[in-house]
Amino acid sequence: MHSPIVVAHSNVARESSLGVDTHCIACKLYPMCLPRGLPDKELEDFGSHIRRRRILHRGRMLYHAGQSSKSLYTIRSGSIKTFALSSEGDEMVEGFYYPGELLGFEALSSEPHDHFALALETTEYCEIPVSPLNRLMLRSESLRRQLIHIITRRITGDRRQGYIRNRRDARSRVAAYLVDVSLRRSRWRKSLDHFQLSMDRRDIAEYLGLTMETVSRCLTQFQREGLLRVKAKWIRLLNQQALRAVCGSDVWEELHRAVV
Amino acid sequence: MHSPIVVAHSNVARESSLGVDTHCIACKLYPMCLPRGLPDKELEDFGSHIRRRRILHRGRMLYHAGQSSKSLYTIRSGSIKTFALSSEGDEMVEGFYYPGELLGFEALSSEPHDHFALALETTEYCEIPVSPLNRLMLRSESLRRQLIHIITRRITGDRRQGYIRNRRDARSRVAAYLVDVSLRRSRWRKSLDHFQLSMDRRDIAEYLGLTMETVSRCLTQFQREGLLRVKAKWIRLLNQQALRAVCGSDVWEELHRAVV
DNA sequence: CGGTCGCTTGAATACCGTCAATTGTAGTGG
DNA sequence: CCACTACAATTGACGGTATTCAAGCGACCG
Repeated sequence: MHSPIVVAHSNVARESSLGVDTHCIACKLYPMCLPRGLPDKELEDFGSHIRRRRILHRGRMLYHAGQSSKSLYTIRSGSIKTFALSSEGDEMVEGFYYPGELLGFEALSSEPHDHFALALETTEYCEIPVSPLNRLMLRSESLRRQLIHIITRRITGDRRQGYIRNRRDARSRVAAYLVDVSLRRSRWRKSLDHFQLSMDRRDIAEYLGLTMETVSRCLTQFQREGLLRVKAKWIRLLNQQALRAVCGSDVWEELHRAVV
Repeated sequence: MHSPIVVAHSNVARESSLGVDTHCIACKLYPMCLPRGLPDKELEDFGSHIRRRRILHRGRMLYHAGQSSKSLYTIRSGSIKTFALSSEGDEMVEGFYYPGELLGFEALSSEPHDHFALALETTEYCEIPVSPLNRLMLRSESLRRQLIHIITRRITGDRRQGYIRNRRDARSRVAAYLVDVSLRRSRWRKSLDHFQLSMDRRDIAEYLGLTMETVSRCLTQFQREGLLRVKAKWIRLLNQQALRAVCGSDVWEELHRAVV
C-alpha cells in the first residue's frame, strides 16, 4: 500500500550493475539526500557502501536506546517515530521521519542511541555505515560539504519544530502539525490535502505536549469549522489557507522555508 | 535601535604573536571547544583565523535575522539569547547560550540567519569565519571530525531541550529549566547552587512556552516549599535533589548526559 | 458474535492565561 | 545621596482552556 518510490522504479536494477542508480533516482526526489551532487566516481564509491532497500515492518524497531550506533539511516518510504522512555514508562515522542529524511546522527559522534526508532508502517530505508563514510570523506570534499550541510539544516529545522511545539494553545499546535505533515509530504509530490496519518492520536499528542483527547477534540472542531474532514487516520484538508491562519502565518512561513 | 557587532576588541595582540594560546586555555575549560585535540601545527593554523576576544555589551545584537552568515560564534563569557520575531511582533525565544557553546551553525550551509542573537549581558565571544574553516578542513582530518562531532552533539542536545520544553505542567518545566542552567554553569566550574539569571522572566517564559506570571508563580511556590531562594534574578538552590524530582528524574538524567 | 483497541465524547476539575493592581529594582539626574 | 522614573517582578481575582476520568462508539479480527 505505501511503497511509492519502489513501485515507480521497479525496473531499476537493469540500468546499472553497481546498483547506485536507485539512489541517484531517489536524489532527484529527495533534495536533502546525502550523495546529492556528488561526482560520478565518488557516487559509485558511496553507493557500494550503503545498504539499500531494507524493509522494516510496522511495529519493528530500527534501533533501540542504549544500542551502539554505527550507521545513519535514510527513509525511502513509510515513516518512523523516535521516542525516549521516561522512568514511569511513558513515551516522550521526539519526532517523525518521512522519506528523504535522515536519522541516527549520533552515530557520527560515536555515541550510543539515546532513543528508540520505531516503524509506524512498512518502511523501506537505507543504512549508511559511518566508518566507510568517514573514509570517503577523507577523499571527497563534496561529500563532506554535503554532510555538514545536511546536519546544519537539521539543526535549523529542529529549531522551527520547536516553534510549533511551544505554541501556547492546542489549536495552533495541532494546526501547525497538520500543515507540517502536509508540507513534508509535498516534498515527494504526494497529495497535499488528502493523506493518511501513520501515527495514532497518542503519538501526536505526546509529540505536541498535549493529551490524546485534546488532539481529538481539536480535529473534530476543525471539522465542524469546515477546515478539514477527518475519519480515523485519514485527513482531508479543505481550507489550507484558514488552517495556516490558525497556526499563525509566520509559523507557516517557517515551516515552508524548512521544506523548500 | 539595536546596532550589531561594532564594539571593542582592544589589547589582544601582546600575549602571543600567533594568539592561539588564549584559545587553548579555553579548550581546557570548554570540552566542546572547536579546536580541542588538534595537533599543534593545525592549532596554530586555526588560531590564526579566528577573531578572538570580541566584546558585546548588553542589549547589542551578535547578528540579525536576514543577515548573511559567514561565521560561527563561540561564547567565552556572558550569555546570548536567540529568538525569532512573529508577525505580531512578539519574540519566540529559541535558546540561551553560555560559555563554551557554539551558535550560528547556519553559516555552515551558507544560509542567512533566520533568527536574532542578542547579548543578555556583557559578553565575550570568538568569531570563526567559515571559509578558512572549510579550507582548513581540507587538510585536517581531526578538525573535520571535531566539527562533525560538535554539530552532531548539538542535535542530540536540542532533542533533550525538547523534552524539557514539552513537559506538560509549568512546574516541571521551570524546575527543569533551573536544573539545566545549573548544570551548564557547572561546565565551567561556577557555583552550582547560587547564580544570577541573565535573562528576565519574560524570556524564560517565552522559552518554555509559558507566561511571565506563571514562571514567577512557580518560582515563589518553589521558594515556599523550601526548594530555593529567589530574589529578582538571583537564585539559590537549596534542595537540588527535590528540584530534580519535580522535573522528573529521567529528565534530569537527560540533561546531565547532555552536559558531560 | 463478542472482544479488543483506537478514537471520540461528556462532565468535572485543576491549571494556566489574562487583566489589573501593587511592589520592587535598577538606572538617571537633580 | 536621594528622589524620581521606568521597567521588572509579584500577587490576586477571574475566566477560559486543557487535563482527567469515565463512558460510549466503531472498526477490525478472531
